[in-house]
Amino acid sequence: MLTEVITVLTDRQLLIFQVIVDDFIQTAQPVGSRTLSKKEKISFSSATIRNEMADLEELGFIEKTHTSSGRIPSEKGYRYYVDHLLSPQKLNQHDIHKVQSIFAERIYELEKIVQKSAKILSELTNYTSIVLGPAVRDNKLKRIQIVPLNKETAIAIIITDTGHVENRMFHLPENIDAGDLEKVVNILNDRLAGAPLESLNNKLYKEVAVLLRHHINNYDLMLNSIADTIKIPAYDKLFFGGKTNMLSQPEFHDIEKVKNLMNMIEQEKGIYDLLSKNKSGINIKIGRENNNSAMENCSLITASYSIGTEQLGTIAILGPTRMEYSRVISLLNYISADLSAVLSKLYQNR
Amino acid sequence: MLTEVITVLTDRQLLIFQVIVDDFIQTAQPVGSRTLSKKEKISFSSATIRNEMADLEELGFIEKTHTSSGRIPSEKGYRYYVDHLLSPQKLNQHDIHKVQSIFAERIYELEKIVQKSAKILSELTNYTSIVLGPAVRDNKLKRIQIVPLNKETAIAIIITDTGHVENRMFHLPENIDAGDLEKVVNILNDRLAGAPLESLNNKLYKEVAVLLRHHINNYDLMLNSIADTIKIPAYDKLFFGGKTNMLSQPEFHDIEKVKNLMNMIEQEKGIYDLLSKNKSGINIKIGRENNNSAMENCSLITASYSIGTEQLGTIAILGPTRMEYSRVISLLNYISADLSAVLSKLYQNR
DNA sequence: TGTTAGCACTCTTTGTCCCCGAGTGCTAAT
DNA sequence: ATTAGCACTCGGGGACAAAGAGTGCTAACA
Repeated sequence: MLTEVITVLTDRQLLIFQVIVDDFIQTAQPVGSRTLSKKEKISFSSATIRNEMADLEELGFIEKTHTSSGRIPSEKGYRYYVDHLLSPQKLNQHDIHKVQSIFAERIYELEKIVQKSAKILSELTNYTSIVLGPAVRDNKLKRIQIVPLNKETAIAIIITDTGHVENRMFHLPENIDAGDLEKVVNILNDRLAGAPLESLNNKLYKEVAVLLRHHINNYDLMLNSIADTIKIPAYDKLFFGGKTNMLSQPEFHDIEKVKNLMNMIEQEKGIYDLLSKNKSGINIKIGRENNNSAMENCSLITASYSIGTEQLGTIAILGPTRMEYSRVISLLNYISADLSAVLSKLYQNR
Repeated sequence: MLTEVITVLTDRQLLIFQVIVDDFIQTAQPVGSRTLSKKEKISFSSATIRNEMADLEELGFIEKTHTSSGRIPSEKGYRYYVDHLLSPQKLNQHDIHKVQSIFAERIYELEKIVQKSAKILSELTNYTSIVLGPAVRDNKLKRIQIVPLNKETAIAIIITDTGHVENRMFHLPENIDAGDLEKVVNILNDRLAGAPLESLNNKLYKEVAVLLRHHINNYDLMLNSIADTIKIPAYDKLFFGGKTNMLSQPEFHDIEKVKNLMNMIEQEKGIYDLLSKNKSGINIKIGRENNNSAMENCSLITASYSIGTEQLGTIAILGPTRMEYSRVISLLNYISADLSAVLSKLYQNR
């Protein structure tokens, strides 16, 4: 495919195309031949440009909004731009400074760092940022605690090796006393500590059930309560920054579009689907490539952050298809590397 | 003030005013004399109505959008309508059914119930619902746990008598061993269990500090970490339902207004201010009564929920000033009563 | 004296026409 | 191969008119 495209596009077409995309990304206005001919980089007449543009349109890289309008990049055009024409951009001092500020304070909680990353990222880009929090799925159990609140209810608390805490209330079987409960907790910790959360449910029924039976009555009801508590959250947590930034983009002057997009963002399920199926490194999905009608005029750029080779979560920018791809990619690369570094340091010896 | 108004408005003016408000709430269109004269309840001619409307306008209850338009209620008008003309509306079977569904499953977690209430409320009204979660400020400490994650960090967990769990990571002093940590935890629980969260900080430094000194070295660093962990969250948690519902209201076809409102909602601080300064029972703030520029065209109706006489939190509806006050008030009353009942039952013996 | 029919007036909305500007495609000249 | 030139297209904005909804006021009526 790459060779095919290269044989088809001349250098001049490439140049014109690039200038069109760059200009449109900046101004959000269709770009005409006269505007182009005035650019510094371009030394030929508007008529020549018109000819070239007609060819570029025929190839599907640019479109008109109406018969006699200037051109705008098509989705295929953006795809080509992103794949072949993107020159990595250096971050300026101000950007670097702001990113560093995420890690300035000594913070121990992963969630706080992640939340702050989302905030900074949206402030720097004026787009919406989304961070998929660290997966707890393959965390290992550090400790289970059960704290009775009164005769009927107790609260179960799970702590993982990364310091993630989950808790849930449950109903206590009747006639269970503090001693019984302590026994249960001891058994649970003996048997389950160190095991990945994923395997807990299985182990609980296969290994722990037998032991519990020997020590307490009504163990089955109790067991179910605990199993329910232990269940891993279906989705990892999402963090957002600049949810309303999209409202400032000219392509979202139409309330209907805003409603669609906002609804998807609020429901989180859709966002989760968009984010979770990405490979490591930078991923770019343009417009309909996202397979989501609410994303019609949007692009999503994702990057993963990790500890060593273990992918922890995803950090993403949601913007209009007319997005500053180069800048956003640089930023994501930079932040995800920093994030990975800091987290690795924090959890090297977990 | 009440007497003043009663002497000024005739029965007929009252009737006309009420019909204007009711009609405008339904249609969002200015109401003219011809439209009014056709209403069943109204038996006099459009000319008479025009005269009365001129008086009502002079009194400040209604306004024109331009010289020859129909009338819409003014903020003062809504205030009068809400204070004097509201007839409590009975909920229909469908509404009651949906509200009941909040409590259908046996749920133990307060947060889940509250979250679900917000969701149902927004679905029933098509406005935005906001629930200020139960205040943890005056919860009492049930238990403190400290779980070391590795040599350097540990996680402190606080459980309150209502089952609320807070946790925070902190840095361990060097050379502290498991035995020391256990001693610390025992001292903390001995001294602090049962105390209101508010008083913990004080007690920690006044009573516990002395004890810690006898048992472990480096107690001061440890103490600060714990104090930091114990700190009560500045704001109680907010839950939302139907954040995007406002986008469907005709008064929010203007992107600028949407942006203002959404920004305020996202920042939470503003919302918190709006909600927290309300008395128990139903409160209604109309438009500029909210003292918040983003709320220009919005009204906020709040209700409190409680256990016994102790006010726990606030449940609210944010809608356009042109809101179905009667219906919303009935719903809020109904839900807040149910919520109070269920929570009282759940925490009667905490 | 309170009510109402009637009328002149106002203002918004909608549609039409027209013109301007920006841009295109094509042709012919360079 | 490039470009100047020209006819053509389309969207946007202003001017204008007509329609519709509503008002205020006056004069007549019960």
